[in-house]
Amino acid sequence: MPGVLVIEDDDRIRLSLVLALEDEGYAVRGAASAEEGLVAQREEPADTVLVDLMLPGADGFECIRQLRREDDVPIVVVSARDDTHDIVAALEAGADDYLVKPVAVKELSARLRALRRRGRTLLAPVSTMAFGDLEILPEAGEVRLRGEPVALTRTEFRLLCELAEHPGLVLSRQQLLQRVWEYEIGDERLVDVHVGRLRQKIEDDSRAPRYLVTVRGMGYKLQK
Amino acid sequence: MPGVLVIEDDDRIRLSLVLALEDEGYAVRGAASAEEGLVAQREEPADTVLVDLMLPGADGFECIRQLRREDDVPIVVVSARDDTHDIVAALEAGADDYLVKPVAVKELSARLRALRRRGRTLLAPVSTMAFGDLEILPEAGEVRLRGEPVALTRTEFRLLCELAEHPGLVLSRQQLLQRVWEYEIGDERLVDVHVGRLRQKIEDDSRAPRYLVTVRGMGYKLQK
DNA sequence: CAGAAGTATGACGGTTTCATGACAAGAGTT
DNA sequence: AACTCTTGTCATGAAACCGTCATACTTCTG
Repeated sequence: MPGVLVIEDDDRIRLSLVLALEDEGYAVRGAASAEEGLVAQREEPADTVLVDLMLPGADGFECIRQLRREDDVPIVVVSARDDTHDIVAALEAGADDYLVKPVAVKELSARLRALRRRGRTLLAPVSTMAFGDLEILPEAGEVRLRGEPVALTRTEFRLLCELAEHPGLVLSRQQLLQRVWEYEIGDERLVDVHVGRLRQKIEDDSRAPRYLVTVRGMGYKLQK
Repeated sequence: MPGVLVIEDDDRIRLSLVLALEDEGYAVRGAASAEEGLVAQREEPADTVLVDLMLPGADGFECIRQLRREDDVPIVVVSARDDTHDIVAALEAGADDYLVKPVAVKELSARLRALRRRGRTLLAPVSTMAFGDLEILPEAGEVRLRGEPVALTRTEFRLLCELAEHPGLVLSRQQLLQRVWEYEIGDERLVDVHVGRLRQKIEDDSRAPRYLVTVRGMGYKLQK
C-alpha cells in the first residue's frame, strides 16, 4: 500500500489531510514538526512526503534539503504562500511539486499518483504476484516456485495469469475458455487437461493441489 | 543541452515561452498544433514537453495520451483553466505537472529542473548497462563481453539496446519490429534472424543462450 | 452400494513455432 | 568497378506445443 508522510504543524490541517488521503486509499502518517518528520521517515520510509513550508523550528526548506540528502523520496510541498520566489526556492531545495493552500484533495491525489507513476515506470519494471511460494511475473513471462524458475508453455502461463488475477475466486471452465483461449464455445475438457499439465509443474503433489484448486461443479481457483 | 518542445497554438504565447526558456538555457522548439507536436517529438525527441490544453483539432488531453503512449517523456501542461477537474484529468491522462497561465518563467524553469532531476536520478544507471559479463555502453555505441569489445552491426546494436532497456521484460516480435525497425507491420521472422546473429556474437553457446532468451509464444527478453 | 456425473491423466498425431544456413540486393569503401 | 559488409527473404528441419480421445479415478446421489 502506498505510504505517505504528512509533515505539518497545524493540527487541524494535518488531520484533515491525513483523513482525506486515507480516503483516497493511502496509508498515511502524520508528523507535527520537521524533526519528527525526519525521524519518522528514517524509521519507516514512506514513499511520498508532504511538507508544509512554514514549520516551527527548522524551517520547511531545511527540512526538504535534509530529506533529500537522506533519501530519494518524492517530496510535495503544501504551502499557504503562493509566491514565485518561494516556489522556486522549494523546488531548488529538492521538492518535486508545490501546491498552494487550500488544496483540492482530488488534485493532490492526482499529483501524488503522477509522481508515483513517474517513479515506477523507471524504477520497477516488473510487477509480481505471489501465492505462497509461487511468484508470477507477468511482463517477464516468468513463474518461480521457491525462487526457481518454472518453464511453462504459453497456454499454461496465460491460464495461470488469468487465475492469478482473481485470487481466491472460482473461475468456470467457460470463463477460462473465453479469456485464455478466446473461444466462444469449446470443449470444457480442454481446460482440465491444461490445468493438469500446469499442476504437474507448479504443484509438489498434483493429487493434493496447494495452489490450483478444483471446486467441483464450478471450476478452478488459485489460492494463497 | 536540455531540449524542450512547446506545443501551443497561440503564436504570441508560444513565442514568448520559447524565448523565455531559451533565456534559461534550454534548446527549445515550438509546434502550433497537437499533430505538429507529435510529429516533432517523433522525429527529434525533446526531453521535456510543454503542452497547452486548449489546442485546435485534437484536444490537449488526447495529445497527452498520445505522447505518453509513444514515449516516456515528462509532460508539463500549461493552461489558462485553473479548475480542479481539468487538472486531475490532465494528470490522469499522463501529464507530470500542471501550471496555470500566466506562468512565471522562473517557476516554470524550476519545475522543469525538478522534473528533469527526478528523471535523472532514477534513469542515471542507463549510461552503462550490465548483464552479467555483458556490458552495453549506449552512448559509446559499444558492447563488451568479459571486457572484450564485440563488433555488432547497427541493427544488432539497436536490438540489443531495446532489449536492455527493459531488463527481464519479454518484448514481442511486434514490439521489436516497431521499436528497432520502425515497421508498423512486417515479417516477424526477421526478428528471429537478427536475434540469431546477435546470439552468435554475444552468447558462448547460441543453443543455450544465457542472456538473450526466447520465451516461446511471447517473444524475447534479455536477462542478467 | 451401484450408477451417474464430474474430474484426472497418459498417449498420439497434427500443427505451430523457432533456429539456422543459403542467397541476393543494397550500401558503403577502396 | 570490384570488394566487403549488412540486411531482408526464403527454405528446411527439429523441437515444442496443442487439442482430442480413451481410460481411470473420485465424488455425489438415490
